[in-house]
Amino acid sequence: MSSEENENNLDYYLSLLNEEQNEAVRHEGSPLLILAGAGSGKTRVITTKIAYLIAKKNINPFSILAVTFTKKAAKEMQERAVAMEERAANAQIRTFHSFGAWFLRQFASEAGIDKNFTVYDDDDMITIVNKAVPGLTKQQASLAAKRISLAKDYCITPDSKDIIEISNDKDFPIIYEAYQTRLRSTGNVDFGDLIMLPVQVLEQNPNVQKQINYRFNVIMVDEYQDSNMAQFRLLQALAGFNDTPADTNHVSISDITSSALDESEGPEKFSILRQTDSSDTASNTKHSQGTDFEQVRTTALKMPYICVVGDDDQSIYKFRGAEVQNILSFQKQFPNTKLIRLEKNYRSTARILQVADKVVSKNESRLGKTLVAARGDGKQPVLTFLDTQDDEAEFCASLIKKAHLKGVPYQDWAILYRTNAQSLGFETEFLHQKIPYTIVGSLKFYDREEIKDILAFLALIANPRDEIAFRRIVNKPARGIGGVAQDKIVALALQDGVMGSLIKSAEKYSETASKKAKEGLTFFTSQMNDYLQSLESATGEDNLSVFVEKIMNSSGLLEYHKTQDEIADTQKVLNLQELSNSAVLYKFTQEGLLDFLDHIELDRTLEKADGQEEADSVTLITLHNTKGLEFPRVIITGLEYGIFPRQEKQNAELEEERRLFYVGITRAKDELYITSCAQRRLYGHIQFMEPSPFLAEAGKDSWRLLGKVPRAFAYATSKDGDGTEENSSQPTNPLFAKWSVGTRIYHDEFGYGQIVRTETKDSEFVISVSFENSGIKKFLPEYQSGSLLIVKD
DNA sequence: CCCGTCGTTATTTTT
DNA sequence: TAACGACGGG
Repeated sequence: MSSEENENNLDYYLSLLNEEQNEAVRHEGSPLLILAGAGSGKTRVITTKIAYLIAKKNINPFSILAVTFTKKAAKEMQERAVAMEERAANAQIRTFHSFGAWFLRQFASEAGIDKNFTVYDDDDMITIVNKAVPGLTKQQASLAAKRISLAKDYCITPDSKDIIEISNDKDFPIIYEAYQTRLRSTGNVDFGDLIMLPVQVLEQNPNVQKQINYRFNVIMVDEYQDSNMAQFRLLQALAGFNDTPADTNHVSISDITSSALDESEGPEKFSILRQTDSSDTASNTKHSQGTDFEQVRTTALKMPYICVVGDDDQSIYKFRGAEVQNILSFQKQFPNTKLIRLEKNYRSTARILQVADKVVSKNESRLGKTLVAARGDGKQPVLTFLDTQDDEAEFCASLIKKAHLKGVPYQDWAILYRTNAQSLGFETEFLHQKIPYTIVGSLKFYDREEIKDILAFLALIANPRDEIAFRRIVNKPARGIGGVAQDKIVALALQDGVMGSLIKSAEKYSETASKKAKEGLTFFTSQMNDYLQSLESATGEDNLSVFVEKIMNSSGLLEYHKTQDEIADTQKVLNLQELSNSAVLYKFTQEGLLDFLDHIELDRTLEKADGQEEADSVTLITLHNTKGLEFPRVIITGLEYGIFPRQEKQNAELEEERRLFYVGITRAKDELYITSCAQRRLYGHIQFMEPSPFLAEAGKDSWRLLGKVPRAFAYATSKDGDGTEENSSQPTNPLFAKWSVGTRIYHDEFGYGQIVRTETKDSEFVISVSFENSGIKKFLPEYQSGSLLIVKD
């Protein structure tokens, strides 16, 4: 296609956009924040914008960087942009982490890592903590690993004073430091490093930053509300907005000569640079935030254009380090930001959106927007109250079955729940009723033992310093090389803090080892050397699955897992086969191997082989996993206080739960069903449940009600018809209220009374109520199913 | 080294 | 309740 055709072609795509979308696509000259409500066509806007910049604005596709959070989103974005404009294939459209990996492969030495690094996952992190700090219990190690991850999400190093924000345990910095040392000795990285190391490299190497700033003229970020601090800083550095400490003696003169300024001395140099810089790009002035920092742009040529897209109402990953603050304060961080709201929703019918809007509007910290339905009213969302979780599963099954008889395919349905454990009841019921289902996300393909084994072989071949991979496979299947021998081999390889080849070290050790260990090691090392050699001499004519097969067969692992399959009735061999299949796409070369490992580590969902279409089935999925998805019919289950929201959630965390509900609701295109049970088996006990306060927040009139309406719901929605109270971010469920002495109470059986005492006994909260006619009674409010109410004046 | 039993513990997890 | 990990006997 000629570029002229492309241009005409693009006019067609532009004509499909609504006014705001169009404005967002065409905007230029200052940072842009697009607040895109659920289903408002944000992907369309980003992709069209990429195509538009290339076709209409002559932007070199190589200079466009678009980052997303999931591989799936990146892939979709790329495909859709390329469909509009072929040259978009040359744009960098990646996940944050794959961008980090790409970056680190180029600047490995600056980052202090091996250029053949592989990425350690969370389990590997725990193993490293264990090795770095012996004597920790498994629990302590995994807690430490979790905190290290979180620290890295915030770019906090072991010696940072901010470390107490992560943990005030005085041992934590020591553990973190030891972990880092151990990790660095392997030459590999963890997930957090994929963001934090590029930030450090960029911030500490003006030359590198200059190079990168020069490379990327346009930077776009999708799902910006889920970015963490580290990602924010990466973005700043990429956009050239980052702060460099005033003590910038590492900034050499040559680094800033491109600014065409005189080489005057002292801090004024920077302020002049800053001034000149900002006057050159009038709209992109960076204001000075602190007294201790000077802003230095190392390239004074031109500011990259930055555009982020997100929805503060869909921020649901705080627990993993995501900072809603990033999107809430974007306009402050990037002055002169243009804000465009996309509020027209093309996905859901109006009645569904109304529920979503009512619920989320209870949140206080939000930028605020109101979704406008582009479609008709549609069906009234159905809220069903059931007795037990078994009834709930049965109800869902019968809904789906009835619809199926009328020709609605199973795949139109999704069952959403808060926790993975909730899937069990549905599985049992569906199995029983022969309803096909697919569970999304619970057991990750690449987390399976057999898969990790083969990947460990590949990782060790790629990087013979990979201690974790080495330990995983050196004695699998068992060949007499126990933990002690492994420690000695690692110690032997570790010279002056630098890890050498573990294979060489294993060879060396085998000379002095016992007979059994010697035999085992000889087998292992000769196999490894054979693999290394065949990789070295590989021409790239074969694909990587040839190599994977070779390893599986000759290492004894296939045999080992075959035996396991027979014993435990598992499908490990089948999974291995699948892994081998997925390697077909990669070349049998060193580069192909690294590529393969990167793709696997950075996308933990198995890529479906072509032609292997998903059968018609119901989707069972956690609410978190639904982001970005849509289904014609959605059932959100377990809307009970304690489950959703979880009991301990308050304030900001409660708001996040509410957003999660919002995300769930807005997945539905045509029909929305909500279920809530009066009792539920939890941890082996039957517990009586209250309806989720979120239900009342939507108002009684939003729902078509089925089943026994619990008193708490009726009460909460009776006040003013729709459960709305002025300036109330407080949940309306009485359970959320403060049970304090003096509060007036109404009880089904005992009538009116007043709280005379509150206490916590055996970690249960107990209240004593003096009733007008029945004397004093004690209650556990937590377990009162709607029979105990606070009387409001 | 493997397997059974007992005890412990129960969110969400794009990468 | 159930699932998983730790531990000890064969």
